[in-house]
Amino acid sequence: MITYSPAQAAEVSGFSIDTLRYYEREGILRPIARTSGGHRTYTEDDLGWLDLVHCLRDTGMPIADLKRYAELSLDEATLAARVALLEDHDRRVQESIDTLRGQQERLREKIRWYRGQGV
Amino acid sequence: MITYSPAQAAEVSGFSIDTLRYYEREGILRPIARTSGGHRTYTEDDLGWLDLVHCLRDTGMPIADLKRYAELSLDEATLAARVALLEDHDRRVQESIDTLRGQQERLREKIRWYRGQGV
DNA sequence: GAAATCCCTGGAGCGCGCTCCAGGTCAAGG
DNA sequence: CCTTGACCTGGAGCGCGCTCCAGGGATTTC
Repeated sequence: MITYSPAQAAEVSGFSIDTLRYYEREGILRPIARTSGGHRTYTEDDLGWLDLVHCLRDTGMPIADLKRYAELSLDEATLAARVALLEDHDRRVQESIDTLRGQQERLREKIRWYRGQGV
Repeated sequence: MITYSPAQAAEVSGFSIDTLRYYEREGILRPIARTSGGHRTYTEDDLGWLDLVHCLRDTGMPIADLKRYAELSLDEATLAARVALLEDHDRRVQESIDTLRGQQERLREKIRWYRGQGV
């Protein structure tokens, strides 16, 4: 089975080693397997999960929600709850996109106004 | 001339009174006029500026950049620099919208995947 | 003119999400 | 082996953007 050292996991996931440890402490990652000497070895599954975590963080999901989602993922019987959580999040993402686009339009109006002033 | 008390300015602008004071301290607002007793009286111009500040904050402009933009605005000869700043910001806003949309698509794929699992 | 609000200042505190550090242990190359 | 570099833990620190507080003065309302 392919595994990854902390440095490799950081490289692949795009999170720093410190952040990976932080996420594990926070319960966002389930406990990572260790070598006999205590060094972490990340599996491909771990990296897959980290990929989703990256998606959720990039879209502004707070750490606390991510933790809740991670906890739900430990229990097979929570599929519906997980989907609900993701759909709520999707709605919030849509709202921020909408806000961003609306405000961007205002920003561009301002720029056009400057242009009209002979800039 | 119409003026606004701190509470009214907060109400209209959507910023808290504390935030208004903070922005003034930081130089994001030019010094607000005062009554003889030292109470602030916001003008319509102040509120117009706050409206732009809100737009820029909503689109993620950091306080430091906002401050720089405010400083430029004190000098009439900086129109070009101000436009450049806004256009840089517009590009960053566009990037975040793009990232958000891309990640939202991944999120929705994940939701569809759950749906395929019979949720 | 007294009571009830509102506002003032300077500075401390906070919530979030990491990030860094000291003081050590482990692992891989020569 | 021995060196070198990666990794470990627990906990402190940080940058951002506010937010709150004490102790006091100003304003409005009746």
